[in-house]
Amino acid sequence: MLIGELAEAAGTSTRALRYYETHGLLRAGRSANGYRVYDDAELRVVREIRALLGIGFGIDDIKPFVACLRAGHPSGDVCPDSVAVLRRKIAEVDAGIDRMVEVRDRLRSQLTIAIESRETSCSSKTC
Amino acid sequence: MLIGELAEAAGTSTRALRYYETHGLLRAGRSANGYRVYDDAELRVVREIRALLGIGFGIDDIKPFVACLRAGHPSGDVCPDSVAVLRRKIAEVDAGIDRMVEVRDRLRSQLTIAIESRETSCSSKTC
DNA sequence: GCTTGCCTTGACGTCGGTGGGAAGGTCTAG
DNA sequence: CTAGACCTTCCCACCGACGTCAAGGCAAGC
Repeated sequence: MLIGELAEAAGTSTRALRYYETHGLLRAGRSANGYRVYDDAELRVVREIRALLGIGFGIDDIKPFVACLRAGHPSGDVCPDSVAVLRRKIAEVDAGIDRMVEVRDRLRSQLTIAIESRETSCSSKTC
Repeated sequence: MLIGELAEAAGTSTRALRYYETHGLLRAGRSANGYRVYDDAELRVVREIRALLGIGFGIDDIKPFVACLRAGHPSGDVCPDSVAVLRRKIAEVDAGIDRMVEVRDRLRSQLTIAIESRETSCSSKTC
């Protein structure tokens, strides 16, 4: 499988695949003319990478999952390192949610105050 | 007031103040030697900018609030444009929260599955 | 041989809010 | 006179996951 074929099969770009390779996520052999040649199993790897990226994982977070797949496990989630990353990510997302809720509440109260002061101060003024 | 004084009073850097100016948020006169000279009212403006930046607003989002302050309102929130931005931001944050909650729940179920399959498949294997 | 379409590496642009530093002018105190 | 503490403009670096050329090699059909 060449890089263009893998890219299309995985629904991404050749640029992204080369990027993953330079960051140690993808592996490719080389044909006589220097083209990258991919094993069929790499399609799974690319799908795992993109799924995790889509959730908000960074490249380094994804490495344990890829390693887990390469170790022969049907899912990248089951290895201890992957589980550790999952736990950490859940905590991060929880913290992010807390921050955003706090911001939202602050914005809401600010909006309420703004509307109230408009009603009281603008009823007879140009506002 | 010179830029260093304003920076210290507002708890930020001169670098940031120049950045705000190039993006149309801050106004400064110039003294004979070319130094920026700030009106006392600019301190309020800088505080408004930094408060909104801290909440996650972008430079463009902040412009209506600054304009509102300059129009003489005691708060930057009360003008129609500011209120519109507030509403939009609240919606954005709400959407962000929804996405993160979804991600968190997906991660949680993935974690549960991973732990379960480890328990069943690793009890007698090297895992 | 020529075109078309793959592939290669390499390097720069993106977005936003700065940090850092260069190279230089200015003001004040000792 | 000089030191140092301001100020000025300008430009590079950063983070992350790529997009987008550029310049060129290789394969296949006509």
